[in-house]
Amino acid sequence: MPELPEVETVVRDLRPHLQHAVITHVKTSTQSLRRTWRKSWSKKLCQKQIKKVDRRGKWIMIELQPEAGLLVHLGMTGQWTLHEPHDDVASHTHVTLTLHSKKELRFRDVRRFGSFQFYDSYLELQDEVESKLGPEPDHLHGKTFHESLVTRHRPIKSLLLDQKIVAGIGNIYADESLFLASLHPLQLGSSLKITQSQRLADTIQQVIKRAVALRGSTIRDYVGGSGLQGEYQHEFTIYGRQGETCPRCDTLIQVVRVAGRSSHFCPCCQQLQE
DNA sequence: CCGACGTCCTGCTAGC
DNA sequence: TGCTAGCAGGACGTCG
Repeated sequence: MPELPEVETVVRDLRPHLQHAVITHVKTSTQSLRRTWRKSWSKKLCQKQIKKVDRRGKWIMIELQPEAGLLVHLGMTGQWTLHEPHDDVASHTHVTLTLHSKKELRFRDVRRFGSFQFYDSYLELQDEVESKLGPEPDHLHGKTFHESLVTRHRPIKSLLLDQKIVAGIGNIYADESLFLASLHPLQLGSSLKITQSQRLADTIQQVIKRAVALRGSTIRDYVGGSGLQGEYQHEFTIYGRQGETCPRCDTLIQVVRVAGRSSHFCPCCQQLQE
């Protein structure tokens, strides 16, 4: 489940291979992804050079020359890896971009929650992405973050998953951050004290930084752009540990459903406050 | 305007 | 042993 650290890893892995590469051929499967791939996109992509590969939140932004852009989301199970033409094509490969080097950039996505969107203008792509997202965890500012939490009458877990509050957090890193900040997932944003918001901002930054350093978390399908797995799953303190005991106080870890997502927490370290 | 919830999708697994 | 219901969750549309 690619969240910010996983998407960042994919981008870092692919960037040196994609920068300056020219797309010579595009092949797509008949099955549709979250957005349907328009035939015209394939034609427009051909003979374009990749100028830049960037990430914002969980979105991958590709700037092309002559001017155009390709926006990619990995969804739940999206994998984007580079292959030699003779490599076996894995099942659920939906998009293949052939580069002038003959290498193939293949997008595989079992559950097809991933999406592509082509833009004739890169500026338009950037505007679209910015309109969906709040600040990167790196740029979280305690006071502004607190303001965006305290004005919402929603559980903090739901707020962390909201890409407009902070970009790039998903279920894993939300649970890990809340545990380290000693906040119950159902705690209402409106009830937070400034010190709690600041502490949460700090833990989010720590968690994301460490996870990026370890190339993200592999728990099911995720692989980086080089095909390597992540390693952060070995450092999970709370996520996926239902039935085990809290690493801090030995209390049994519990799961509660918040915003339709299973939320792991320690009932002793993360007590619900008024 | 805001928040809650359903929808998409496939593969794995818990439980009968 | 074999079947199936339920779960995994990112973004977005819809509804109250």
